[in-house]
Amino acid sequence: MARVKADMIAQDIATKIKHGIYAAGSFLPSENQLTELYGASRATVRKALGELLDLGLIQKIKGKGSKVLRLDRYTFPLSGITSFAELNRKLGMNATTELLKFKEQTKLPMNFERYFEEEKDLAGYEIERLRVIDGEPYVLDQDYVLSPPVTGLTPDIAAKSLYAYFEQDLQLDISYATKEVNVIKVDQRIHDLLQLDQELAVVVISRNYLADTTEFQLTLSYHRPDRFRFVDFARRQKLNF
Amino acid sequence: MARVKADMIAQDIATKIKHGIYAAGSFLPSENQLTELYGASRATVRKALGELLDLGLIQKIKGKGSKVLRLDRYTFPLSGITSFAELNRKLGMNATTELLKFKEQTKLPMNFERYFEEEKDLAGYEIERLRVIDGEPYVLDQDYVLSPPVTGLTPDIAAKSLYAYFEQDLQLDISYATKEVNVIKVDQRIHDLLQLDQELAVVVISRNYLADTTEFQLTLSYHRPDRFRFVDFARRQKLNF
DNA sequence: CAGTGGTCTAGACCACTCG
DNA sequence: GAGTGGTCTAGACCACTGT
Repeated sequence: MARVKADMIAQDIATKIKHGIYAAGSFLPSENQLTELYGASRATVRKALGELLDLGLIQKIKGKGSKVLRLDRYTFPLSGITSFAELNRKLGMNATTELLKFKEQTKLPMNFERYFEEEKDLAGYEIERLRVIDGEPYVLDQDYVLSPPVTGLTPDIAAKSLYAYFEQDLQLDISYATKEVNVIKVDQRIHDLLQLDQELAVVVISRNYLADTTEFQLTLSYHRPDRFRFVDFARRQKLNF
Repeated sequence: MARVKADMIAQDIATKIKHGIYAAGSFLPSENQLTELYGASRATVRKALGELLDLGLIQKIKGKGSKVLRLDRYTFPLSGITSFAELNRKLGMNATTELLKFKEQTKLPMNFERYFEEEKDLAGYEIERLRVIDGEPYVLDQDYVLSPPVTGLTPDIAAKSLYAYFEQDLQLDISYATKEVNVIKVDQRIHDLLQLDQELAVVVISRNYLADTTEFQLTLSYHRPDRFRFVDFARRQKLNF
């Protein structure tokens, strides 16, 4: 997973934080000490610490050191680009996926048009899946997987994990995404599928891109409002745009 | 604003992207060219490009170059730690603020307890403000500003911009925040203030920290569902935690 | 004062892209 | 093969923190 030195250092420190070897509120060894510990240059150590900084695991304080931040499950971000299968495994949920639709298309289906106006004539796979946890519906995912670059998708793959197929089988380099969270009134079908007791649902609209800036997936995720939770860690921007 | 070389380079490139001098879809000058252009080392140039990468302004492609990403207002993130006054200025909104409450307290008010259990006995300022745009209520902000570290707050300051006071007058170094987005049923008072037509509202719960890891502000922001919009840019995590 | 993180430089080698 | 970004090193000076 972590093939470069800086990533391995970051991974090692992250694991030690997770296991309490570096306790919340305490300070990591100094950069010079880490330099010796890992046999790396200071720049490499600093790159590793930068990753932990971005994740919100540590805070660097000039003249003092790198302090380990407290993180309960209330503060650790669930954002970023994570697949449902990954979340399920990480959080140890008892989740299942119900494949409601799988269809090859030559252009964007109607329900996507409202949110993805510019990309009408793209071929792809239309997939709809209901995520169920402990017998209760949580999320309705509508995906439009663009082809190219994705080929060879089957209902079986869609029922398991798209991301595992993309990354491990197709060797696609999933890189970044833009997400937008809205609250909308849904139609009767989604209302029933999610067993809502009112007409509002949270919808997360995502555009997903590969490292070469190719768009490969559009997603609409409808969440039950009472179960929706989005956690984020943010640092104050210094850049004016 | 940008006092170090890398930040100045990042700022300069960001401005050129904004003004279309570096067009979306095109490539920036190579790192070696930027090195000459700005009279900086390659490491410094790379640090600047890293900031633009984090912001989602560019994507780096090995062997090719740094590609300028397209960004409409639909893709540019409004997240991060930004004050309402800053947003108002940036987006050119016709916004006003109505100060509903300003009170010094010795412990956490009731309405905060539900979300901030661990921090009961903290002295601070209880502030409530209604954000109005074009005569329509948008957001109800409930703030609890901790004292220490914040002192000397007045209703007048609270009606304008807390952040300007924190950073410019008190010279506080605002650094990071954890945020959680939920959808909840609100009471009659909030229902009326936001002029809701149903009982659900989006609430954003924030804990805000200084660079020395001191907590200085707790915030509950209640949004009208029909006007709530949260935009985010995310890169795929490589780190397992 | 010694130790810390913040910044910057100069140079090196690698893997990748493209003609 | 030339050019690109990715990684890493060694060394330097600074500003800030503590004693």
